[in-house]
Amino acid sequence: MFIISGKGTIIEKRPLARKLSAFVALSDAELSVLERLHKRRRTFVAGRDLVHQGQADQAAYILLSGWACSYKLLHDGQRQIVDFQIPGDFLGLRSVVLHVSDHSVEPVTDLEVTEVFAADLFEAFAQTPRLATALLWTASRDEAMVVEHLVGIGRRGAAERMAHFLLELGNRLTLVGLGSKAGYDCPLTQYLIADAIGLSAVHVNRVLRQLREDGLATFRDGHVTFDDYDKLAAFADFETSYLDQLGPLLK
Amino acid sequence: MFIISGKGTIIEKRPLARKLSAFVALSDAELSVLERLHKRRRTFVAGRDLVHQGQADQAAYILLSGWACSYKLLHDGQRQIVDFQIPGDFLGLRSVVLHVSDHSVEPVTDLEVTEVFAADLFEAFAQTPRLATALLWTASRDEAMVVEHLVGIGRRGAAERMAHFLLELGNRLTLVGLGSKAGYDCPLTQYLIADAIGLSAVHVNRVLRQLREDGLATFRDGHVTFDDYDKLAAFADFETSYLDQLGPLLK
DNA sequence: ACACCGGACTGATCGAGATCAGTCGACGAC
DNA sequence: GTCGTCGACTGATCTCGATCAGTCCGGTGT
Repeated sequence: MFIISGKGTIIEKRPLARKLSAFVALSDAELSVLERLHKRRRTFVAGRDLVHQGQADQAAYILLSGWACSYKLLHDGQRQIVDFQIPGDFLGLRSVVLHVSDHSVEPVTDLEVTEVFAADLFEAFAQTPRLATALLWTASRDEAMVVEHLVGIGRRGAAERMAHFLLELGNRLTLVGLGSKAGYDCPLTQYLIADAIGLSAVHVNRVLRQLREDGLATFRDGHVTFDDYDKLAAFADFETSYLDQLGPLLK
Repeated sequence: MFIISGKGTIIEKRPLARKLSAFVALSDAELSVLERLHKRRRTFVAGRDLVHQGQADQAAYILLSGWACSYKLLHDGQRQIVDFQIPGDFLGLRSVVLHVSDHSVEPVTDLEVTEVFAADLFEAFAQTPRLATALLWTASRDEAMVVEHLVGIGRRGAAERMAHFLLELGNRLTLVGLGSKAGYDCPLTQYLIADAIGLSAVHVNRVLRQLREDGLATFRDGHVTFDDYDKLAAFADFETSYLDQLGPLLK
C-alpha cells in the first residue's frame, strides 16, 4: 500500500480527482484541499439504502468504489431510477441544499464512500473558489444528464434508449478509468436497467437480445461489450457534447 | 409609472424577488443587489428562439413577464420540452456554467426579460453570499422538478401525468401571484403540452376531455380551472414537498 | 365574401411495449 | 442432496397511446 504523496498518485486513487482533472488542471494546493475532504471513510452493503426519500440529512457522500442508484418511489410501489452513480460521483448533493431528500439512494454493490458534511464542503469552497466552480460544473453536468435521460424516456424507442443508456455509462466509466470503447464491467441486473429506462424487465431482455443479434452490443455475465461502437452510437443518436463539455471558467 | 423605492414595491414588481421571498427573508441590501441585476431590459417575440442548442453563450435571462419553454431536438425532428418557464424563472443558467447550451429556449408568448451576464452574476454573489445560496437553492429546485418530470414520463399514465403537470404549474404560478387553487391563465397550446409530457397532441386532447368529464380540471380558452383540487391532487399523487421545501441555509 | 390557417376536437386502426405465466440454470442455506 | 431464491430468458395476449385522416370554428388577410 502506498502513501499518497504526489499529484499523480492522488489522481490515480481518487476517481473524483481523476474526473475533475479531465476538465481542469487542478493545482497541487487544490488537489490537497480536495484530498482533505476524504476524512471520514465509510462502507455500505448492497441493498440497504444510504438516503431515504423524505429524510432530513446533512451529509453528502463521494463514491470511491462500487455502484449506487438514486430513485423515487411512487404511491403504487413503482419506482423510477433517476440515475446510477459510479466512482467519482457525488451522492445526495441536492439533498444537502434542499435540506430534505426528494429521492432515495441505494447501493447496487457494496460501496466505499467518504462522508462529507455540508460545513466542510463550504469551507473547502471558501479556500479554493476554483474547486467550488469545478463542483458547480459537475452538478450542471449531472443535471444535463438527467435532462438527456428525460428526452430518452419521452421520445426514444426502447432499443435506442437502451443503446443510449449503455453508451452514456460507458462514457462516464471511461472517464474514471473503468471502461473503454470496447466495453466495461457492469453489475446492474436487467431489473435495475428496466427501472431506469422505463421499461419492463421482460422488455429489457428482448431489447438486449435485439442489440446482440444486430451485432451492436452484448450485455452478459456482468459485462457490456460494444460489438460495433460506431454503429451503436449512430443507432442511438448518441451526442457526447453534454458529457464532455469544458466549463468556460475552468480553462 | 412608479419609481421603485421600497422593499414592498420591489417584491411586487419582481417575480424573482417574490419567489425568493417566499423562502428567505431577504434584507433590503440583498434586495437591492438583486434589483441592480435588472439593468438590461430586453423583449422577445413569441416563436423566435432565445437560445439555440449548441450555441455558445455568455448571458442568462431572468423572466419578467410571459412564458417560455426549454426543449431538446432529436435527429428525427421530434422534440421534448424539458420545462416551461414562467415569470421569476431563470433562462439558460446551465448554459452559462457549461459554456455551450445543451438545449434551446423558445418564447411561448412575447417576453420581457432582463439579461444578466455571467460576470455580473458572480459579482453579485461575491457581494452577498446569501443571494448566491438562494440561487443555488433555485437551481436545485429546478433540478428536482426535472427529476419529478422524469418520474412522470417514466412511470405515470397519461391522465395522471397531465393532472400532475397542471398542478405543478399551478403551484409555481401561485408562488409568483399568477394563480390560485381555483386555477390560472395558461397560454399553452395542446401541442406544446404534448411535447412536454411525452404524448401526442391527439391524446392530450382526449385526456383533457377525460379530466373535464370526471370533474377534476378544465382547460379551455387559455384558462385552467381546478374543478376539484383535492380530488385532482389525490388522482395525480401530487406531492408538493419537492416544490416548497426551504433551504436549510436560508432560515 | 372568400380563401387560408392554426388550434381544438374526434373516430378508426395500428403497434410498441406491458403483463401474465411460465422455464431454466446458478448458487447459497440447511 | 434438495429446497428456495434470484436473475436471465421466452411465448401469448392485452392495452395504452400513436397515427391516420379527417371536421369544425374563429381569426386574418385580400
